[in-house]
Amino acid sequence: MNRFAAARYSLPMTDTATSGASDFIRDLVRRDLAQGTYGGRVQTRFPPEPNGYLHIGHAKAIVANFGIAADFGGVCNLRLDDTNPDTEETEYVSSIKDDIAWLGYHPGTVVHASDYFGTLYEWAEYLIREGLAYVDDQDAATISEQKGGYGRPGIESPYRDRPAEESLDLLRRMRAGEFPDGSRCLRAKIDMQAENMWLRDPVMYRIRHAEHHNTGAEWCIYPTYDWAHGQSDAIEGVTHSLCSLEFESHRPLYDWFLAHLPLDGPAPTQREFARLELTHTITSKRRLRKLVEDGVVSGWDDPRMPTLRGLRRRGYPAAAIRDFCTATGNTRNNSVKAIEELESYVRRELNRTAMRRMAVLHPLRLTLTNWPTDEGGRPAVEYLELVNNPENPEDGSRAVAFSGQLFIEQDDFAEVPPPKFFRLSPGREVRLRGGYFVTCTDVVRDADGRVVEVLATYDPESRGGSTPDGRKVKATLHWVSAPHALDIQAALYDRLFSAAIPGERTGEPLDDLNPDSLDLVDGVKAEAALATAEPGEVVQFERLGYFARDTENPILFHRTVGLRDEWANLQKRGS
RNA sequence: AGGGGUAUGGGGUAAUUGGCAGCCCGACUGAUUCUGGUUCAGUUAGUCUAGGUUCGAGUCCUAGUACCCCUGCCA
Repeated sequence: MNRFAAARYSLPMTDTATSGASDFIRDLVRRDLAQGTYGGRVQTRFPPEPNGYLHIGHAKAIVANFGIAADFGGVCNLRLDDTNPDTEETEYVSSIKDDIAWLGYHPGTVVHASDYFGTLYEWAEYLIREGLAYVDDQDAATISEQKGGYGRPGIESPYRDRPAEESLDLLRRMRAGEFPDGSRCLRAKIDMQAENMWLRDPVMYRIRHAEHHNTGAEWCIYPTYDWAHGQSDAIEGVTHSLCSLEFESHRPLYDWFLAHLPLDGPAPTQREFARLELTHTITSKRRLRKLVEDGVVSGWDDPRMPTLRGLRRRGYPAAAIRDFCTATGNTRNNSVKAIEELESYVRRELNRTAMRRMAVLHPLRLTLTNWPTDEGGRPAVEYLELVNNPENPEDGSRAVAFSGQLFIEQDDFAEVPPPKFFRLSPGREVRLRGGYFVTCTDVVRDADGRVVEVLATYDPESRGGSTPDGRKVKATLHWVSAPHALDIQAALYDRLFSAAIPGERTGEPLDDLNPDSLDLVDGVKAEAALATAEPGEVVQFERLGYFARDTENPILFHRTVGLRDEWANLQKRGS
């Protein structure tokens, strides 16, 4: 163990730990454990570059790395892969830490690739002395040209065989800042004829006179990804270095560097697995940034964004994201998951945990013509006891005001009921949830003939939702008492991209932006209990879906996801 | 064109390593239900193609096909 290897601690148990789930990576880890390859240790790392916000795709990598470490009693570090001073910012570092914590994971330690710049530099000099690296005085275009192509050999640099002493001197002067950006670089001396392009003398150091968010002005040469990554893994004591499929061709280089360095222990093992792709979703940082900059969305935490911050604001529970990623598993198949499946995990979690409340999105007045008045001649008010969550009796109940002046959902009334519509219509009796049976007797119209109010009588015997004669109704409607209603705002969301695979037609995902992805509904009528919902809390508006109270604006509720809706499906099929 | 990789119901993912193709999501049917929710029962549908080895092939062999990745001093 070295100074970067974190002490053991207990990670949250994941589903895979208890279910004994398996995948090709876990099989490999199990094998290494059995063979004692790493002395019985397992250590992973999550290595984002701090140049943007984490998104749903990162969640899969987080769940895999932290999950595998947890399954085998190991640790997972957070490593900020900050080898490129041009693109990285401290702002992102804190958001990354915050998002990982929100997802429910705790890094063994938080480290930076830049913490190892010193060691990396010493190792670079070592490779030069070993005759395995050299300073090249050519510019990037020339080097690129000499690289050759697929099926064509490369050309060796004229500086390839210069004496080690000369390269050493040049590297030191590069470090000292004697040369301008791009004028020289350090290259590994491997094989310009290699079929694998990454083995054709890859660049290890480039000159960049730039301020680094972590090391400031200390360095003006920076290691490339390939020169930094495996070495960082080795320094930290990582045993299994998991990354996405596109790094597979880098693996021989990853192994080459480690094989030629004076390491204390066995070299870490790189393995690649498929990224998570979701329908109706993009994860390209460049394009997500454009959405923010163009004002298409309100920010990186807009509830329509696939960022972890966006999903969080939308009301997605971390547990749902974890379960979804776990269920997806780790494979080497490039695939696209249906976003509907993520949503089903969200519903499953929220169904267990969310308090039930009543709110009417598109209010229609319902007046009970036989509702009594109290002793003072004012319309009577009753308080009904409604269950907070039928899935969890321990959540108790609450008192909800009921009166003769109500709001119901416009969709819950039809003057001429279509086939299979069994909500309210003239002459029909329905139940008001937790309240009374009511029968529609008449409607009130405006000048244009539109129904603006529904008149009904209630059955006093049916208080609480059932009658002594045990008669049944086909529908139960949600409602809000008009004099007691809270006015709130609901943000209803549709897919940000209308195409399942954005960009499939034109090649440009942004061409498939859905112009109607946000439907902000004002004048939503809600029961009083909503006033005490916590910022960020997700509740179920009965029959409408799950809604998250905004963390800034107390009257704004974001629809996390709708309920499964067979009636909507029926109508869709009918049309 | 050279190298590397991947193909299992509509989507995703398993298969004790040659032995009954299972699970999740979706869709559909029914039951239960004071949410057209939940829950329960059931139905639907699959091994990329063509050959071969074998008592037996998703798994092994041969030849194809499709898709993904690789010529940054990005990660």
